[in-house]
Amino acid sequence: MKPESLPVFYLAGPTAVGKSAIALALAEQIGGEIVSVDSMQVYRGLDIGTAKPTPADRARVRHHLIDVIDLTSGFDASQFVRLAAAAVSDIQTRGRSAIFCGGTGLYFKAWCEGLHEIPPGDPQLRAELEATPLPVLLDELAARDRTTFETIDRRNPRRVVRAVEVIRLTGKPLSPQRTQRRTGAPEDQTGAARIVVFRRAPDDLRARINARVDAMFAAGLVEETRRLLTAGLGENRTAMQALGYRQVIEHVRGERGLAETIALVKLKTWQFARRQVTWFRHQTRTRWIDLETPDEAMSRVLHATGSAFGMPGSGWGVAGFL
RNA sequence: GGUGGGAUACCCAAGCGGCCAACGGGGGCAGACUGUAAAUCUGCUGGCUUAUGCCUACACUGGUUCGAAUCCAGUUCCCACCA
Repeated sequence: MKPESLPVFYLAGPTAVGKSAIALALAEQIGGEIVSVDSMQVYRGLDIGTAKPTPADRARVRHHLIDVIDLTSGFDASQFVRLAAAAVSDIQTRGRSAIFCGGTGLYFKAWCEGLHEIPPGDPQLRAELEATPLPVLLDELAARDRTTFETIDRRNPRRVVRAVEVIRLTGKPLSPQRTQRRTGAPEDQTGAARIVVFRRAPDDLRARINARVDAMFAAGLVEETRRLLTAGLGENRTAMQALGYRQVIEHVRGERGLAETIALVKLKTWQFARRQVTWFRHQTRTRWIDLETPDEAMSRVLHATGSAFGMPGSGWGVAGFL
């Protein structure tokens, strides 16, 4: 089979639905490799709190985009797209299928729909803009790019900062730059990407999240965080906001007790899972698969998917075969 | 047993005669999102044939008043101190 015709799979869903286990099983059955779509697993060192695949898992199936950058570096959707493109061609050269699996909606979208030709964030400029009062930034935006000013979420500092940042960096208004698509996003051309999103009943998902968080603390999340803090975690804008680490940092500083922190992490993780579902529900083309409470449901899904993979031309998602 | 403080919507908490279905925060629900996204931001959150309307509501009972979550009396429960 020609590399380009090898199927690519997209598996998504909220944290702790069980997507990784399915991706792993799928990869083994079809001889595929996994491309992690996770904004935090890219960081070296963020292991326990990101539920990173274990060394054993990684020995079973080759994983990409995990541990690719240092704790002291920044990361963004554009870098994800670039690295994912390299990973996919690498995988296909080997005659294998790429299985994208993760929960970062923006990265899925950036990959499937492409990004615009605009410059990356500039740490120094960004710091300056973030220190500027929002009304001042809005004035500048209104003066230099009326269209963006009118369409942007003016109450969200992040959006405003980025818009002004691009305008200053390029010396041009942002709106025209946002009309052109970046080429090179593989799915941009085909438009065929259809993301399979796994979901579970709320009570079920919540129980799984709670169990996972308990397991993380039992596995030494607090110790890992302490270690990472001496390695620069506190200085990393992105990694420091990771669920679990963020709350544990506060705990380590003495702001909160352990039991309370564990409960908080469970809650924040649950809220995050809800946001993920909202994102996939509205922002991407998706097929949904329910994973019910009993374990039999999972194996049923596995069997149903597994039996289809021998089929030629098996396509752009798992769901089509269920 | 005595004295003082307190009981407000799912939780915390403001209000202390009308502008109160009741500030604020949390939680919940819904939503936005194109280079920080496990981030950031928004709306709604007593009930009702969704209305410048009605009903039910601020521990309970009764009272004062044109009018009470707000004042008075009694009751119950909580907390603190004294015995």
